[in-house]
Amino acid sequence: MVAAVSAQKTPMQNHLLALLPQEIFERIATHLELVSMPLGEALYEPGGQLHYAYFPTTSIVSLHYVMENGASAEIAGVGNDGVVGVALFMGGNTTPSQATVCAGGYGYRIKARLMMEEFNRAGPMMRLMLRYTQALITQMSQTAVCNRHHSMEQQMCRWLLFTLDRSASHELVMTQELIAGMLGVRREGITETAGNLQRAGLISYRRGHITALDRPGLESRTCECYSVVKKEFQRLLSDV
Amino acid sequence: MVAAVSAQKTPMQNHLLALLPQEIFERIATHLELVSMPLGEALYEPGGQLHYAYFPTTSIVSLHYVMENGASAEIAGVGNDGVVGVALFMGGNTTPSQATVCAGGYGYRIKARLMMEEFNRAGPMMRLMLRYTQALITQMSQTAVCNRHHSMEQQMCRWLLFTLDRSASHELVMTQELIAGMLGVRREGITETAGNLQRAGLISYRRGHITALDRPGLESRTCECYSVVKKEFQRLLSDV
DNA sequence: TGCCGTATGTGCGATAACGCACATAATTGT
DNA sequence: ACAATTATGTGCGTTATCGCACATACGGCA
Repeated sequence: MVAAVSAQKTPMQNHLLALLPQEIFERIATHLELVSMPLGEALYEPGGQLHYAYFPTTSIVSLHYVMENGASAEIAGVGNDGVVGVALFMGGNTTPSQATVCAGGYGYRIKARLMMEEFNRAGPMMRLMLRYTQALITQMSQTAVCNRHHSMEQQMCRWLLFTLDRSASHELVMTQELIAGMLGVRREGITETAGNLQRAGLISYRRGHITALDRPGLESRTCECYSVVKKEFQRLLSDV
Repeated sequence: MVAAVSAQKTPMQNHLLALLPQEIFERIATHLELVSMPLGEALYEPGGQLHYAYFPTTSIVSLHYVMENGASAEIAGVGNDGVVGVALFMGGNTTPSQATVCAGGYGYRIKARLMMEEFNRAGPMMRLMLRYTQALITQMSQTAVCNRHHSMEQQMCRWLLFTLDRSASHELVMTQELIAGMLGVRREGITETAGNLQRAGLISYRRGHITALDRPGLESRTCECYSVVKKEFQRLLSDV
């Protein structure tokens, strides 16, 4: 049984890898290493060199910035729809932000040098990575706008929806404390908002778990930011 | 006299163009068209196709998102240190955000097709544009973080400092209303904050003009976001 | 089964920024 | 010189979120 589950794991679970032309996918696949990505693992630290690019399959990674006073805020999330480490091929090879796993799971990684070799062919891999980076830019932009103008409830709904999109099930294994850290708000604020959403029948939760009961309801309570980003990902990253 | 000033205009005033190897600069220069970029001009609308890439010299451009309800927020600014229209070479050729001139001046533009031709050589131009895009990503990220955690005064100081950096003089031609729009806050809030900064001797202003009197003072009142972004621009975009 | 660390619930007062309604002052154009 | 327009100043009640101090309750593990 364990072996059977294990056999289901494939790099194709990552949408970006799945979009590569077969020839390139096969060339790359040899170098893709399946890795477990447990909750809390740091994929890179601020200012640290990137040794790998990561393609999450069942895990979700948060790109965030930690301030001098310890407060933090998420800049963007990356799941099976993306790749962690765009600074690798954009140049500079590091960023002031950091990447940590916020939902444990699996993913594939490839050595920085091998990734660069394929990128530098200036073919489909490069074009795909650049389009993804453009989608990431939209996500970051919308995070900035959302942080400025929208309520905590709207932001929490947005965050839940994105995280659910990157998740196989309707249940997220996630504490309120962690969500608060991502959104850069107080834990108590999340407790209150989650209570409201549960009373409204949109979610249900127990210690460390959140289950979505009514996705359309969540969508109606979030801001336009969710659909703006979602549509942009579809536009930029549908195969053609 | 007018002719003499006009003769001083050169694409080299844009730091990115100045970083290009001479051979490429010369190839490009033929296609660079000097354009006046008056306050308020829209370089592109959300969802609209990009027909040119713009390299500001004395103008400053704001990338911002306008929400359904009309509220807006700046995502990043671009001056003589950058280029407007990265979506051109990243793929997709449009964005949900828009670009408008927030400080009138001049710049050079190049037709999208010609820009792509040079980019697609996958040489120094491509590498420079990607490094710039990485710097832009840092700026956007930090905007998101700053919007979340920092006070209006910190944010206004940050904005003034960036704008001064992209400006030849210590005086900005700029209304408080415009600054409020950039930061996505109330105009009255800017009036109050500007009053505080003036009383503290850091700036002085009159109807439509702001003069910086004490840069170190402004730097001491802003948040870490200013220096994080500034250092990242230096790291990524100093010639080597 | 019971204990203990961790997660969640709740109730304050404090505060920064908001929304609105104006008053005043500086330019522009005639 | 004057009116019209645009920019800035000010006051005041409202609100969302914060910061802190706890109370409570779940659930893994001895």
